Amino acid sequence: MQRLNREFFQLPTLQVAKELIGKTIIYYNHQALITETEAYIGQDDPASHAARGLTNRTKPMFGQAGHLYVYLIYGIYYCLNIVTEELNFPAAVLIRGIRLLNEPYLNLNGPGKLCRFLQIDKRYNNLDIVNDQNFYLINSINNFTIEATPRIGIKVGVDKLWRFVAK
DNA sequence: ACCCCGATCGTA
DNA sequence: ACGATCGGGGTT
Repeated sequence: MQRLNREFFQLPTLQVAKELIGKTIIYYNHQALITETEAYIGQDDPASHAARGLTNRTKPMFGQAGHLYVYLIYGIYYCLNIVTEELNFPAAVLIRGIRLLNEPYLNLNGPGKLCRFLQIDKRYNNLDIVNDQNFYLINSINNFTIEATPRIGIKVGVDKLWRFVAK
């Protein structure tokens, strides 16, 4: 098994978002296949939190690739992102769906649902998954067909096909 | 100090 | 298709 390194996450966000489909998350005793992602790219992406510039919340998006960006949404749910690209360029990949590879073999479709199940919250914001022992990604063999669609739940930037789903 | 709204979810 | 939900981000 080969752990995904800094260089992988520094690649262009669309490439990372696509290549993350079928990769495996190792999270404590969980193993999970990534089945759905979305890309948020730069300050010119109107759907990105970074569109309004560098703030306390969006700071991780401007930081080093391979760190997590975890934020609270709708007052209830958390969303898990992995920061991409070079330092000071705000971009990240939202993890929208995973399939658990060990019991209870759940299909967790939805960014809020998967964070709720894995108990991922603000404590994980800014975690460096290139070096962490309990949270990292590994290469896994897969031959998914990847479908590209508009992103979910946004009102702007709907013209971009920046959501990727394993068929 | 406060207003406002959202990268959602579950039910209809 | 739609409404519940409410913490906290951004601005005063």
